[in-house]
Amino acid sequence: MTELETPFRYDAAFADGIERKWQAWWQESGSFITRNPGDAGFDASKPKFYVLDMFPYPSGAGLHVGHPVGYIGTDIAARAKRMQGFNVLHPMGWDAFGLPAEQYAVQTGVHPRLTTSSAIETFRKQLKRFGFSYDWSREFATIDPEYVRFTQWIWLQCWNAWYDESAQKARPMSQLIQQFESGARRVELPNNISKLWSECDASEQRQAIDNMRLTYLGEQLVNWCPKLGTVLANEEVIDGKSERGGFPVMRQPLKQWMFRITKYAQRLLNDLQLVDWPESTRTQQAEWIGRSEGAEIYFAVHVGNDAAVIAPEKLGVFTTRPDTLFGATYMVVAPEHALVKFAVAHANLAAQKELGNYVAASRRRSDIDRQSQSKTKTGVFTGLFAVNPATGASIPIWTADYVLLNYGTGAIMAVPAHDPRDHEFAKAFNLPIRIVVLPPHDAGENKIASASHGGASETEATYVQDGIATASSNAEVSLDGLTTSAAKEKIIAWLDQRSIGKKRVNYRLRDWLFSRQRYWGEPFPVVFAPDGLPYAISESALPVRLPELEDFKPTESDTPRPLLGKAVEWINTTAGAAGVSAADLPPQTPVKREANTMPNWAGSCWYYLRYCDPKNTTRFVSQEAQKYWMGERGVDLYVGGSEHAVLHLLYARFWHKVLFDLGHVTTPEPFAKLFHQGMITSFAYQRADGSLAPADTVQEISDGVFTEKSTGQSVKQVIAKMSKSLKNVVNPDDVIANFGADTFRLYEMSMGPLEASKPWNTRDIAGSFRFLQRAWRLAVDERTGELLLAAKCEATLEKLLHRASKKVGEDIERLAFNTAIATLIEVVNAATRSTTLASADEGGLTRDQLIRFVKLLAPFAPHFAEEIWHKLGCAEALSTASWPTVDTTLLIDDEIELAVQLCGKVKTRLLVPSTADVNAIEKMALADPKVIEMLAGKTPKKIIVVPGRLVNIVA
RNA sequence: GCCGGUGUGGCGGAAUUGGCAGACGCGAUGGACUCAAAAUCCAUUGCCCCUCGCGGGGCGUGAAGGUUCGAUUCCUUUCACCGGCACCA
Repeated sequence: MTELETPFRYDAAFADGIERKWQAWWQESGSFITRNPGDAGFDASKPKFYVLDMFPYPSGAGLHVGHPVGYIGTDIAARAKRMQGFNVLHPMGWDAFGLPAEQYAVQTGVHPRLTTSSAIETFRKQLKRFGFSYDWSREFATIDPEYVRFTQWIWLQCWNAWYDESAQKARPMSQLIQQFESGARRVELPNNISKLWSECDASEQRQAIDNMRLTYLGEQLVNWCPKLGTVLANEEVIDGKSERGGFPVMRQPLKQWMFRITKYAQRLLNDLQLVDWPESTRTQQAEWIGRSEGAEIYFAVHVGNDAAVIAPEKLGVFTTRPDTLFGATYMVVAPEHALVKFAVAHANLAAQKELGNYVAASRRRSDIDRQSQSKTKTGVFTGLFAVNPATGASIPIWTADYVLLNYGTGAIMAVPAHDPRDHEFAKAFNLPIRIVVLPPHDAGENKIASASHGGASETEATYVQDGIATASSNAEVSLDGLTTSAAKEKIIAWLDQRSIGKKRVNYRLRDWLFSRQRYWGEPFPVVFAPDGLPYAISESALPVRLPELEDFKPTESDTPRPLLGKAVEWINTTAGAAGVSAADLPPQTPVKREANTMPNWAGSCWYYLRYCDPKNTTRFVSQEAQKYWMGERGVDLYVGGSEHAVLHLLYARFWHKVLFDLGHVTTPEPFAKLFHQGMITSFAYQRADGSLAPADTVQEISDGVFTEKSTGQSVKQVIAKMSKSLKNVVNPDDVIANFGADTFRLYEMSMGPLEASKPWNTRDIAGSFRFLQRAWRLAVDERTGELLLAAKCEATLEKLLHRASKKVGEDIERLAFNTAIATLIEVVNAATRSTTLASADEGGLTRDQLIRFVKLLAPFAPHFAEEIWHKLGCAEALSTASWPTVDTTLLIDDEIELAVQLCGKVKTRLLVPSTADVNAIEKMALADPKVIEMLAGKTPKKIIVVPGRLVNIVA
């Protein structure tokens, strides 16, 4: 038939027509506008379902085919839940602060605001073309002044809060001041000075409070990237290079805003048990937090052989193996450790020079150098000695950069016999090695005796596992013969009793560095008075807006300088103009604004809360809206990439917990269920030498055999990331133009499991397109556009449709969209076959069946479904229709086919009534002629009947 | 190095709790329709062997073992690939 004869054929142009029609209709009729409690039309009787995508950072390049994978998944869940009677919150917005727009501004001078808003336009337009059922009325961007206002407000909440160790939660600062004023808590000042509040002067009181805030100014060795002109978080530095751009990163001391996230380490770890998250993500977070149990031990320090010159403070170390204390033959401190300064002060000129050089070199060294030399240990003897409290021996103290300042105490006791790094260092510098743990099977009497004599012998390999302590006794305590865990306990008790050590839990998690020297981020709501102290800007003066800049070039320098330093007039203001409360500073006080800005993470830490109540101008979210949408456990389904397993998800959990402690949110965790969609990869073609050939230079000469066009050399099809150079990047706009959005949605969802990474194969899209075309022809006459409905209900089809209802519902619940779609295809194929096999007006789906089919299809191909739904005479939106119910009686067959196995191999099949019990099935199986033939007179030893599945006869 | 994951036809994948391996799609082959082609519909399609054919047999889920009446699924060893962490004491 020609096109003229089939004007209602479901082709790309037709799909485009209906898709745009229904998208416009949904928008006009507000189909997906979600009502909050208290709104007119809100139905309080329905349960809530909050399904959220990780919002995108809109880049100038627009969407790529990987973006929609998660969005289609959440849209299917949202649409199904709506039909299943839930109030569904399904929002979308923009993570709009960030480095790319700023870098573009550096190159072109175009203000990041313009770049960002045009990228948002593009993204919004592209996303709308997919027909996602977002409530667009809740859309916002993190750069919106109203949003920035509350991001700053949350920061002020942290400023005005402290962590109460005894209650294990954050509390408002006013409560700390109360404790101080009442004398219930003393003020702890440096050098172990403790005073009553009333004994402190104003500056001491101020210091006492500042030291307790959840956000504080800390002088940190920061990761300064001279090229980007900014400081980066540890998490943003990979192999000594910036995560973005791959520029070298150096370590510099700098005063930066920090969050006391370490106070939450244990809770962030514990509460991973509350959430339904992928195991790998929970493991990654747990490892990032890195809890380890051990002891802190203090060593007295003296200079050289002169025991008269004693260091003022003991040297504290953290160890997970206090049981090896007797084997500690030397100490190592980080080059930045305070003790090194003490050593320099007491060293002779030559030693001073050597130490100074080493410290300077390791400070200059970027992490990348440390990486490349990770196998070779370097270090310098400090001239100091420590007294091993267990053995009484004086052991040398070295400094080396394999000890990190910001883990534990920045110092270690080295046990070269039982730690590979210490061992390597000891070998390099010829330091003594003393064995104090034996493997359990070697720990016979003789071995212990000999080891305790020759305990200082050198070993080639280190024994790091648990074992039996040996050569570990002094006049007061003996660990000999104890297992590692018992030895740990005993030595800690001994140390504790003598006040030279105690049990300690340590975390790898560091406090969160929150300052960036960028322009395109949220300004901090804080100013500095002439005395250098920070003062918060009052809530009523928020948001603090960014000043306009014309030149966005970062100041490339070896010393950190914030970009906003260029806005001289903005920086220099008065307390009153900046909005500092007159109670804190007189309004005329000249102040400097904080020139650093917040990192990109700030906006993504709480956007899921803002969606609950995005237009609120008085609060970041109303208590009522937050309570309703977050419910008992938070967002019901959160879908996004696994690249956010640690950073975003840990930071957001931290902010949420602070807000929880302060009573602003009611769930301990933000995201109940998390799901990571897989990456969309592409095919690439590998030559014999391992290099990759661009996709457009390769042809398929026969099934699975590919050659390079120019050379004829055969190449192997492999899976690779999409990249411009391999010519295998797919633009979603092109795919939609050729097949329509419904086909795109179906294709991406049928490629495989949502969580798996899967290669895009344009050739396969035809399958999804043909499915919709076949479904269309099944329901609609291509010539007239009239519905084609069967008069009679065919029993087998009806049964199949019921099973499909059950299966599709279950599959959507577990996000197994690929198998749900396969089930829908089976229905259409069976119905199509029934029409071609039957005579003209028989076969196919009845009106009632078509209604149910369209409902099942609606979450996947919503425009297609809506079109047929309205052809069926339904005036309301399909999204308001109820999900088909499953008639369980139709799920049961009268007769079931069982496989009959002989010794586990399928030999034949057997039809049995579904009501037959195990005995009856056994009898029927044995009476089967085929079985009699196979048994050939032998008596079966054993017969296993699995009802509904199979019979296994063991002869 | 440590932690986590994956491995099934020519390709993407299915098998949800130890129970008929290969659902569904792509590709391929044959047929119907057509002057022809496209589209569509029908059929076949894991590999190997025997058979003119009907039909029958064997092998098969990265590899090697094990547990079990029965293993893609559980256990041990091992290989390959992917992701994360990486001098954290």
